[in-house]
Amino acid sequence: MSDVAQHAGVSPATVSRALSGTRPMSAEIRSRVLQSASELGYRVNLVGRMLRQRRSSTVGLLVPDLDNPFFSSLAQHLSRTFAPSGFDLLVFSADSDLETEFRGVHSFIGRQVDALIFIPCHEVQSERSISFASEAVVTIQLDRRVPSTAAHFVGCDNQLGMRLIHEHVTRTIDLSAQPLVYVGGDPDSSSAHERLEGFRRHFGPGPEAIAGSFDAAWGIRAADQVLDHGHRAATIVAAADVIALGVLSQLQARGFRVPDDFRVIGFDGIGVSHLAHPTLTTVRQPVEAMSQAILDLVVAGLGESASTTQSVRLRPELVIGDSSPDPSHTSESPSA
Amino acid sequence: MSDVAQHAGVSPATVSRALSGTRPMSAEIRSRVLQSASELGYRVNLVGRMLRQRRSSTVGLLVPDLDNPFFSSLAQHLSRTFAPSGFDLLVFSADSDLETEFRGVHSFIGRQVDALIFIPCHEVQSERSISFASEAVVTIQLDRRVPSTAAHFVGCDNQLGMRLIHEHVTRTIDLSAQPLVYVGGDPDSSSAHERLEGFRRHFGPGPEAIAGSFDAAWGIRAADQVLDHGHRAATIVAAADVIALGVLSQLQARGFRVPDDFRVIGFDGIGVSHLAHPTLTTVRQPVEAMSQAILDLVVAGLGESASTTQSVRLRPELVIGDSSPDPSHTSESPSA
DNA sequence: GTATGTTCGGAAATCGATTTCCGAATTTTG
DNA sequence: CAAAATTCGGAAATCGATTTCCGAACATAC
Repeated sequence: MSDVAQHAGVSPATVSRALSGTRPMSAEIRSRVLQSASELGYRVNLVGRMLRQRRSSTVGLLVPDLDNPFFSSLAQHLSRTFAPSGFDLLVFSADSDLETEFRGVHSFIGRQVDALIFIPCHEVQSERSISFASEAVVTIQLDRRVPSTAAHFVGCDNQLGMRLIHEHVTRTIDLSAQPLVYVGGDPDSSSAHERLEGFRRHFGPGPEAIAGSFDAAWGIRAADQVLDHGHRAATIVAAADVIALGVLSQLQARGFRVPDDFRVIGFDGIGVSHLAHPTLTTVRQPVEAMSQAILDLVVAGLGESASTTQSVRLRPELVIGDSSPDPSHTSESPSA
Repeated sequence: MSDVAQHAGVSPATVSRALSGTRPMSAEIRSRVLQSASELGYRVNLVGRMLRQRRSSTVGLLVPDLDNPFFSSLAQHLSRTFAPSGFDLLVFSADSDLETEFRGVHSFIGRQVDALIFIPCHEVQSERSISFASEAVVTIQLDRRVPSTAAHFVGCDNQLGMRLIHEHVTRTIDLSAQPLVYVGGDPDSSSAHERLEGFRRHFGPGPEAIAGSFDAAWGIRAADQVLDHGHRAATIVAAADVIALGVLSQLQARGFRVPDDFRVIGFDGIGVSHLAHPTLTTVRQPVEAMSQAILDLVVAGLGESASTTQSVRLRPELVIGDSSPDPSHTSESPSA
């Protein structure tokens, strides 16, 4: 920068002001500075700026796993939402590891991010990371939450999602004629808890529920379990689309038909759920609205530091695919 | 930091040395400093450090779109590979937009990343971003390349991939009995070019080839095109798994069977390709090896600045699924 | 014509660390 | 025991920007 100042015959202060437009100045000097800057190919060093301004125009996003399509789609939507805002959104993957997650928080805080968006790995053990983050910077938990902390939260209404599934199922399937099985997710995440709770609340304590993790491999094993239990027809509600896709895949690999023998219902509404065959019935999380809510929280959080902790629940929406009966036929389910 | 120094009764220089272990020092003072630091909850400010050291122990990854499963899986594997290396891997999505991509490069360079990993959006127009990046920092193009630049490149051998497909197809399908169609990707990317070229080289100029983009929506439209052309049986080779999944989905939605009527072959080996029904035959890119090669380049590039530009091509591998005939049966294809 | 404002560029402080250089204290050596 | 070498803590410079404070120049007011 001092090179530019020298080349333009002014002081560094003037260069800074000319480039940032902080203060009005004579048009002649300004253009001289801009000219020199572009001639010398000058680019501002953000590190110097961040140090002095003590902010970075940066928002960090910490996710457990970018290979999970729901998380990567959240990351993509957030990127798109933040792009016009003047903030840079930087993503760090914790690789589902608490140590790495903690490192990520430190890295972001040390970089002076203006806000941190955080999908915790673990319902209990991520508490240390979250609380460290939230006492340093505006912190927003996304999709999952650690109960004991004071950080903001944005997610979908999982109970409502389960109600939508319940309505759909009871409208189209005779539950007395065939079993219902719930294939849950990672028991260490709040969304898995909430969805299981929602399931119980609407379907009652009767149906069998098994827990695993949020990936397709678990869905495959779960399908095996169901079949090995002797079921030859059932309605399977999964806690996530990735699980449902695994279930769907394995049921068909073992020669069963969906939705004739089994019905499969997912949760999340990831992109590939429309590409499965049959297409997956699922509850779509309002990813765009969630991204927007987060941006709003970030902008608001920058203004007043002592605002109250917000919890935003957005309404999911039922997407009916071919993996469950079409309600417009108001059909009875064929028996097993 | 000066607070810590005061509390421990030493100078800031000593605090820095105690925390970083830059120089040997008396155990007594060291433990006193560490004690004070933890008592005061001191955390190093990375921005201050970066400014002084003129490096950041950070590597930037710039991707066009995190919603593309292949890119997000690359991002995840790179995260895992870099985690134990001492570098923080930060990801930025360009949202398939050249302006945003350019902003991302500036952002990373301004943050003094030690290296930049770059999946360009556009074969020609990303040149400006790449060359700007590569004259500031070690830059590695991944998966796609911009021909005219001097940045490193790591990718898979697309020609070999097409050869593997050709071998598989000729071994299992009688190409004289049914048409072969190539459903290409975004013509503005080098990988699409290389794959099309590989296809032509091995399958000759005869087969029809259509170009679109790297997403499932294009695969769906492409399947419609093929059907509207009157084909009722064909072998379809797609330039990417996401396209192939779209094709598969639409063929089945319109009542055709795979692999009985149509065969579908993809490219990339994304995770969900095993979950499709039927499972997708594809060419798997060696994502782990690619990540490792990149880490090696980064580490090497830090040592000697004037090393020659490297181009690393890694061998992909054929994964046979149920969307094409099983070669172990050495079957003839059923005719249309 | 002097007093009062206003404008606008520059000198210097600042952000938070690291690192060079220096000097005091201690140890080794002749 | 003096001289040389080694150790180790501290003062101060440094990284690259921004921003406060100051003062010169000029305009306006009375």
